[in-house]
Amino acid sequence: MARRRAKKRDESVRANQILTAADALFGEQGYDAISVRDVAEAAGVNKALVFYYFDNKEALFERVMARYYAAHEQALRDALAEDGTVAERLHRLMDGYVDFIATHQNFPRFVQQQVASRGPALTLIGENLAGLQRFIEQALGDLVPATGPLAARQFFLTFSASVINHFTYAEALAPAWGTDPLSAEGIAERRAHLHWLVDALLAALEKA
Amino acid sequence: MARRRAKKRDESVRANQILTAADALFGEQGYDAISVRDVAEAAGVNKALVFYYFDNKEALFERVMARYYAAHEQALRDALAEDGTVAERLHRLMDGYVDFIATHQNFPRFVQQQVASRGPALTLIGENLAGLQRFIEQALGDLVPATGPLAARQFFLTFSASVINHFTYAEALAPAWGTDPLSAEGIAERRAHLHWLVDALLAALEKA
DNA sequence: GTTGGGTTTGACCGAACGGTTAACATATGC
DNA sequence: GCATATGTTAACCGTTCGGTCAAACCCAAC
Repeated sequence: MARRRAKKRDESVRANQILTAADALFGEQGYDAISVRDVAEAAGVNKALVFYYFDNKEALFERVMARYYAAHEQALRDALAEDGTVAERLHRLMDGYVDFIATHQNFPRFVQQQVASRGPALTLIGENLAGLQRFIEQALGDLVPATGPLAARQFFLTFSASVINHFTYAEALAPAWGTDPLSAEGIAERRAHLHWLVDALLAALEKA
Repeated sequence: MARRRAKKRDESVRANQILTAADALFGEQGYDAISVRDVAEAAGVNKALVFYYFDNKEALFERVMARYYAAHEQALRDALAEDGTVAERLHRLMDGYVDFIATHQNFPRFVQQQVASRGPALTLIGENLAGLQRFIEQALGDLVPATGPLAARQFFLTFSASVINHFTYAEALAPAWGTDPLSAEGIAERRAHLHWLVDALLAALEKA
């Protein structure tokens, strides 16, 4: 009974209203550009209620991020669950990453915001990236050396950047491209490019 | 004489003190996280003087960005001036881009900040990216189709992301990597990876 | 029908924000 | 040496910020 009440506070309708509003606003304009008043107003809730459910603005933001990390890790784990050839595993990994980001487009925005402005979530992001890197290292196996320009970490950076920036730079690129990079066709084209990229790099690796 | 005085205001020692301080602070913590007071204090100048030399905070930021764009365009133009094989041209372009960003590390931070938070400089950045894309299209020539997953714009995004994110994510990656990505060795390793990347992709393109 | 605990609110707080102003300093031209 | 334009300052302005608080509200349990 006591436990049920304690849980209630976390899962309450209000708390989720606030989290959803905060997610949308922070994602759109950035943490610093959004006030707690903005969040409360968008959530249709009194400002004091935000502080009733969350310790402060920063804790609210961390809770917004936390929702993504659980889903993020699960998505990647699923993508690498079954085995197969290196190419198959990497294709699945890229697909899983694209899918995850495509359905959670605010997530990479948060990451870039934090990284570019040295936000408080930077260490958390670092740990998350390290985990992601381990997936790539695992998938590449002993196909690449431990250090140097062909090290797994270099491929990780190239791959993750190629996925993430498609979404984060989409709005800036849209005018130059004819089509919208975030449309279904735009994402499909990018996905096909990423698959080709993986195959091309694997071919080059095997030749050496 | 009148012109000399008008120019003086732009090139004054004070104005440059303020611009340099604003550059460092905005780059470190982001536009919204820095107050005009912070800038004035770091520049060793009275806050009102900032408004004497610049219309407002946003205009100050735009002037900080403007200093980069001139240098940026020149650096790329130089990198593509001489001709040669496609591989040579792309290597030079990558080197030029890496060099420019390595010596102006705040620049990609500004870009990511603006892009991730839909800042006012977004359209300016879009035009800049479009120009950069044209360089890649020019270098790739008729090696790639006009549309689809192997279109020049896809390669542009992959290349630029692979360069930019090395610098913007360096701080988050440093713990997972043994070395510091921003050290001379770290940058050299990335540069070597990028060269290998270009060669691998060109080899795959020519095979098709 | 009243008590009591979780929930919600409006009113309030000090601090910091971007920006202004009027006075003061300094150099320049005559 | 005086007038004039430029450079610099401290003090101040209204507004918004993150955060607090006591009172009101709601509703289930007795």
